[in-house]
Order: sequence, then structure tokens, then C-alpha cells
Amino acid sequence: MPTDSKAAVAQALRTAILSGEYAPNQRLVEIDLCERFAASRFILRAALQDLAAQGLVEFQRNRGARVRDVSLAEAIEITEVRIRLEGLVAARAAERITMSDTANLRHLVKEMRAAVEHSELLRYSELNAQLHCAIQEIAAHETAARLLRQLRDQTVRYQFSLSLVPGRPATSLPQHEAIVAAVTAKDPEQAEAAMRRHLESVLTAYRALSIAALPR
Amino acid sequence: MPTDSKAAVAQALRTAILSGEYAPNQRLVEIDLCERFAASRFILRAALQDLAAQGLVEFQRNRGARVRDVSLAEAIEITEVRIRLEGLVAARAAERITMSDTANLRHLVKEMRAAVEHSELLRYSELNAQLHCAIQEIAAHETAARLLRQLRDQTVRYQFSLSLVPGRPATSLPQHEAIVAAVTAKDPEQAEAAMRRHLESVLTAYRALSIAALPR
DNA sequence: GAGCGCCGGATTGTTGACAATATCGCTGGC
DNA sequence: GCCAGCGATATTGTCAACAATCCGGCGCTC
Repeated sequence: MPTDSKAAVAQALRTAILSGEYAPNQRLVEIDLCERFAASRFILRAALQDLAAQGLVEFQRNRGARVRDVSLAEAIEITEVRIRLEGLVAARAAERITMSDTANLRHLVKEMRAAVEHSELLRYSELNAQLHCAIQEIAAHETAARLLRQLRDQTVRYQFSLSLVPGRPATSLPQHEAIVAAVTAKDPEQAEAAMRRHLESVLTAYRALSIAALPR
Repeated sequence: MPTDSKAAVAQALRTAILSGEYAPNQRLVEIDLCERFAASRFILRAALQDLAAQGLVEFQRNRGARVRDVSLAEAIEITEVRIRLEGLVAARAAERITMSDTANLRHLVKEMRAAVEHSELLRYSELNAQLHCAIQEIAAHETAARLLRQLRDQTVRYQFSLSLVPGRPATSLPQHEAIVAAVTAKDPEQAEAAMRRHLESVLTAYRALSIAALPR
């Protein structure tokens, strides 16, 4: 990328979008953003183009940029891809895990259990992200990690509503435990299988949402 | 994207890079490209940024763009991802295939067989791409297709050298036949497995290259 | 003769202004 | 009262010029 400030602006705008500060389909007027992020239109445009390449915003000719609205159907497609990629990552993590990694993962699981017990949904959701992230770091698979980051960004909106489905933490906690068990046992195949099972259940939850949404 | 000409320039430049007209690490001087593609620097820059987002070129601050050199290690990572994604796509294709699709796939296989018999390497390589492409179209999985296109673009260079490995077509032809057989039999699991086996063998070939390259 | 610093050309990064286009409200006709 | 056409305004798309930076060659010193 030409400039370094572009990256900073892109990152700031990304977090703003992900935090829901800009709603899907909301127009992103360049001048307003320039003011907010104290950047020139040139820089801002470059940042927008970056985010467009990552699927967070989309351009319409002569109508500028808007926050891209990913449909539930698309979220399902993305999850189907994630199942495979996170499976790969889990397998690699099982091959490469060290003892300090093991301690870290077990600690995370313990905290997740506590969060579920105390019904701290937000905390659980946060730990969930941390766990997946930690496994990705252990795997050290740059290509998969980059793609997963992108895909996850596109579905944050749904991840939130998923975590609100009653009973979701209760079903996903043991799955996470199974994943960590297989990864720490250095069993790539089991790890991949456990991760796939976990995300398959996420996929099922999405499909349920999708059916629920149909007959409004 | 702002303009439509940007997309055209990006596409032209992409094919130029993929065809090897610009070598890895070769500098892409903006003015020269402007002249060649009859575009303003503004447009050209936007196109470059696009290609950078797709991993085909990379920027170095104040030193402009150059063709990105993907290492063999990276090609291996990419293939590991492709194994999973193409597996997903094959499974989906098996679920959705129609009769006319079936005829099309079988025709492609027949041509591949002929190409192998006559030792037409280039033709076989071309048909190979067509087959994978056809399966992707049947699957109609936009998310996976987009990612695969990107990943494939990054590895074209290696795909060429792979097809020159002696005996490669002989081993990959039956694998392709197995994939088509499973997909046309509408058996998603078999299709995914067959595709994975096929790409695993590609991966093995890459690893062999990588070892051969080590002791220079 | 080798190394170091300086200068000039080449190339990229950035800006502000201008042109093109869409959006929206207004006016007038029916 | 409503719709079509039209003009004003807001916004984006593009450009050409300017500033910043890097690269290579030159001379100077030791």
C-alpha cells in the first residue's frame, strides 16, 4: 500500500463498521469520513478500496461506498468455508502445539466454563473469539489465518445474534472442550474432526435462523 | 470500485502478470503501465491496489509496486487451503449436478484422456483448469469460488512447473476420473474425498519440489 | 584505491481543484 | 391533486501539478 496512514484509517473505519457504528447499507460519505478520521479524501478512498476488497464495504458506480450487507445465505456460505479452514487450522495446531500453548488453551477453556456458569454471554462470546484466535496462532498458517480473519469480519453481525440463541453456550462449550482436548493431545485428525463438528453446529444454528426468518 | 476502467486495467494487468510477462519481483513502474494500458496514473494506481489486495502485487513504501513473489512454502500453504475448499465445492457440486452438467463433465474427462494419450501437456493443463472451473460453476458457491480464484492466481507459476513433472498427468488423470465419477453419481462425501485425494497428491508433488530445491 | 557524503534524476505519495453524475425539491401542465 | 420535467445541490470520479523520497553517480578525503 502506498501510504501507512491508509492502513491506520482503514483499521479505524473497520472497527467502526464492525462495532455496528455504521449500519449495513448505510452510505459512507467521503467528506464525513475525512472529517472523522482526519484524513484527506485520497487516503480515505484508498482505505475504502481496501475494505471493499475485504468485502466490508461495496461501491456503486457514482454512488460511492456503503457498508456491505451480507445476507444470511451468504453467512451460511461463509460458515461452510470456515468449517473447512478452521478444521485445517486445528489440525495444524495439534501438530505444532507446545507446552506453554497447552497451558494457555486450558486456561481459556476454564474461563469459558466459568462464563457459562455465570451466564456471562458477552464474556463467553469474547473468550470464544480468543480461543479460535489462539488456535490460529499456534497453527501458524498465514494463508488460512488471513482468509479466516476476512470471513469472520463479514459475519460479526450474525455472530452476535447467534450468541443470544438460548442454550447456545451450553451446546458449544463441550465442543470447545473437545477441540482443546484433541489439540493438546496432538491428534490432528481428532482436532480437525472436533472443530468441524463444532462449526457444523454453528451452521445448523444459522440454518435455523434462516428458516425462522422466512415466514416473517 | 469507483470507475469501470479501473476494473478493465486491473484485468489486463492481471493477465499480463499471470502470463509471466512480468516476472516475480519485477518493479511495476506506474508511468510505463500508464502508457501500456492507456490509463491515467490515478486509474492505474487503483488497479494496482486491487491486485495488491488479491496478493498478486505488493507495495513497498516509496518504492512502488512489484510483482509479488510467492514462495514455494506459501504455495504449499495455499494448496493446503485449496484441498479443503475444492473438497467443499466438489461435495456441493455432487448435490446440485444436473444431467447436462454430467454430459459436460464426462466430455471434459474424455478429452483429458485423449490429451494424455497424445502427450499434449499444455492441452491437458488447460483441460484441468476447465474441469475444476466447471465443477465450481455447478457448485454455485460464490464464497468458495472467489477465494479459490484468488488462490489459484497466486500459484499459476507453480502449476506450470508442476505439469512438467514427468508422469504427473498419468497420476492425476485417474484422480480426475474418480472425482467426476463421484460428482456425477451425486455422492457428496465420495466427491469431497476424491477431490481431497487429488489435491493431496498435488501437495505431495509440491513438497517433493521443495525438498529438491533445498540442497541447491 | 576505497569509503563516505552529497547532489541530481527518477519515481512515488499527496493534494486541491475541476468535471461528471446522481439526488431531491420545485414548478408547471394536465 | 398528481406526475413529468427541470434545475440546484450534494457527492463522487478524475486529473494534473506539487512535494517527498529513493537510487545511483560523482567527487572528496584519507
